[in-house]
Amino acid sequence: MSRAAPVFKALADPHRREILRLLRAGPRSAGEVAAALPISKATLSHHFNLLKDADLVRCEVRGQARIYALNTSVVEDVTALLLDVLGRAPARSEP
Amino acid sequence: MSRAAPVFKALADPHRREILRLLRAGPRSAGEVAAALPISKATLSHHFNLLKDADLVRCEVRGQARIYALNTSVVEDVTALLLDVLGRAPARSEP
DNA sequence: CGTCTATTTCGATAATCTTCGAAACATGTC
DNA sequence: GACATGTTTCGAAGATTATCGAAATAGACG
Repeated sequence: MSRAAPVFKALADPHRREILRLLRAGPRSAGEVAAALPISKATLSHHFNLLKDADLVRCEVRGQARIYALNTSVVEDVTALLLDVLGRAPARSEP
Repeated sequence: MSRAAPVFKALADPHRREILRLLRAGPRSAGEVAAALPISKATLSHHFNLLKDADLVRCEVRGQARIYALNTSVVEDVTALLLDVLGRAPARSEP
């Protein structure tokens, strides 16, 4: 199971949540995502790094572009993390 | 539906997640929670405020103590927020 | 009322986070 | 190789956050 801290940290920023919503519609290049958000490419790249660290997105190099995509196995993982915090099963500590 | 920002912000801090895990076992006074965490009562009070703003916990005054409890309707709400970001059906929790 | 206990609020500090422009890096094309 | 395009990394500024001790508030009780 993924570590909780990077995931919750990644979800804490509204721009990063917007990026994830965009990627739901399908993979996008960094430039395409940048065009849809009111932030610089440098800032966007920083957000992508955090999302990658949390394993929420995957990156694939294609030509001179980088294509980002939602990590498909992520929903079940994050739901499990959520249940670890809010659910009724016995508590487990996080790393 | 609850606003997403305060909820995700509240979940971003490990101490706050630990507080929520503690409250899963049942309501606790602020002092009881403070005794279980390595932070000052002032800091804990600050965390409780954020958790209340996010509607993740409820507070009830009993005598001179304040009893905090998990907001029971919270799991479904937060799961909905998560789906708004990640967009797929969740794994069902145990009844 | 005075005091004790439980908790919050205040004020300040340190750490973390977001953000940007500029420079560096990578990759494709001529 | 030279150049253009897409993206990342660097370095720094500004905002937000976590944290604490001290002071303030709230309720119980003699």
